[in-house]
Amino acid sequence: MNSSFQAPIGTHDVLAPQSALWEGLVATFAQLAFQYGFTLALTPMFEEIGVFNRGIGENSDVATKEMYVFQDRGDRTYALRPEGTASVVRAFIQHQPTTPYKAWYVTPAFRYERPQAGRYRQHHQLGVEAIGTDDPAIDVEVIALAWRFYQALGLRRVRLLINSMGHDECRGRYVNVLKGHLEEWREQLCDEHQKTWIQNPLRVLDCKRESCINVVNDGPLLPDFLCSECANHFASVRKGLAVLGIESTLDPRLVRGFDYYTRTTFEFVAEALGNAQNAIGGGGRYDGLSEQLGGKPAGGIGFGSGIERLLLAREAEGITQNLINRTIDLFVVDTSGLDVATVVVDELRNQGYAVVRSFDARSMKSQMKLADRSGAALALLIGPQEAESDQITIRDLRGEDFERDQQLVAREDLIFTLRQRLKK
RNA sequence: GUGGGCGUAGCUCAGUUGGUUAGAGCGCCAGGUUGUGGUCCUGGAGGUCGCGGGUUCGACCCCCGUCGCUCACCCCA
Repeated sequence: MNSSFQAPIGTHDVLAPQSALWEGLVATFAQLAFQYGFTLALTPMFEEIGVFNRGIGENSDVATKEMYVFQDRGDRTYALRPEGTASVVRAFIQHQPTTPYKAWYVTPAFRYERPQAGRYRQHHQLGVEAIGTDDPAIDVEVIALAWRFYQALGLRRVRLLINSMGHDECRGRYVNVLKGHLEEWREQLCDEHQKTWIQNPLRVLDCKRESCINVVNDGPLLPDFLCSECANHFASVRKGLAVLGIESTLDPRLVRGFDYYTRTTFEFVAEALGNAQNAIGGGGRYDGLSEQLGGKPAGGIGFGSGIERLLLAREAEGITQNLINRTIDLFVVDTSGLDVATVVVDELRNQGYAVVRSFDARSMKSQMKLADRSGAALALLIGPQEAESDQITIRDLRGEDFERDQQLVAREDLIFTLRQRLKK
């Protein structure tokens, strides 16, 4: 153990029974995404580095210090994907599917940073992207999908924060005024932002230090700088959400970590997660991204959600309900040592049953223990006697009166009997 | 990148002022009826006490380093 390998820093193996939660979560999302008209997009886990840092911004933390960058043997510079959107947009540009192109994905994402609760070097995100339409109705659809997904997971204490960044011009005007304000009060900013406010003034907005918060609080607010078109768009989105009964809270200081966001931006916060890592999902519109990546102009919007954080949030809310059934139906106990068991197991699986057996010719007692622990409803016993007479003993593992509930059936009647007993 | 806490069996942890073969519970394996599970009883396997160095007659225990885990800051999912 001491000299053996272990998973790299900030990564985790997900094994049973935890992994069943993942299966359920992904299956739930896949079904929902399908219902909303999204199709699955599988894109590479690494891309030319420009795909990522052009969109998310050369100055962003993710691009400057958190990206996993490497050279391959052909001297190309690649990066492991730090987020989901850029790859899908790159694929959109490359293949030019008909618009609106609506895709969902589930993928690992990599960020080189010190791990802590709810933050890892490899985490997993699922999300959607809708590219090629500016209609605020699609914004509503994307946000609604996320909302319904959280509900399906059983989450009840989720808050939706929303804001609009406007398009380039609105944002530009705002940033100018904001810069002026920050310059005036720069001495009041926290140490960190006294140095960086010029490069990335928007970052100061979500600084959590009191000094910066005070400065920002008397500062200009983004929504006040929206042009009429952007303001209308934003109003439509909010109205659409309201019509669906989805409550959103305007957070004029909400600016997300990636530079590509325009107009609608939003974040879902799990209130049950008290710590700083309580954002379980977020996203927004990225109307300039396609062009930044060399494509034609195409507006788009998407959201991504962290699987690990969703599971943490569920745990924090005390939700234990399984999203998928992973209990097996039958355990075949074989002490005959003949091929009968192998054939029976195969037949049952072909019939659609989940069937497990033991190996290494263990004793009957030992196999019964395994059968019990397997969670199976019934054990099928095949010993020398059954093999000889072409019969099988069906034993109930869950009934209360387990001493007696045992039934000997002819092999040819097995499936028929199981159908009735398992009702499937 | 910075700071705090922690590293003893698969898991959760004991381990007395440094003293000889390092313990418990759970789990695992086997047996208690040579065809039968949940309880019970008995036995067993399993640890270079994270790693390296130092102090000492002697280190799981003290010191230094290192690696890892964890939590927090920053930022994000």
